[in-house]
Amino acid sequence: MNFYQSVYEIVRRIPKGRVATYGQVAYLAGNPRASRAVGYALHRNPFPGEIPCHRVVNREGRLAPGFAFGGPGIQQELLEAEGVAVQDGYVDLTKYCWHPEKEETHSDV
DNA sequence: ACCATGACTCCAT
DNA sequence: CATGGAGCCATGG
Repeated sequence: MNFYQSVYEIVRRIPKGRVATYGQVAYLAGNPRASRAVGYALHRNPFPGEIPCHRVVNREGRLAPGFAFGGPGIQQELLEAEGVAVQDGYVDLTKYCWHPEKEETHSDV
């Protein structure tokens, strides 16, 4: 379960107006290839309010397929509410890709 | 330990 | 672009 815990803490650290990919979280969790397990972790233990699952997207910046932690489209609305431009379920990773090592020192949005 | 599942990712058709 | 198959990993029965 340590893996899940790592995932939760990492996702929790994602700054507002930013998004991280499953691969990114998996990598930080200790397994760059556990992207699948990452998604599984969030699905099984999505601590509401503590883990911004909506900031976690797949490698293309694509949101979850239809459903997610609340309902279809919710993720997109949440991201837009944070300043993340979402298009057809896609976010601009070139702009919103989270940099865990930089720790966001200018999170303005 | 084995089998089945899944918010993933890659490749082929 | 849609669908199917395979590989990857962690969890649960």
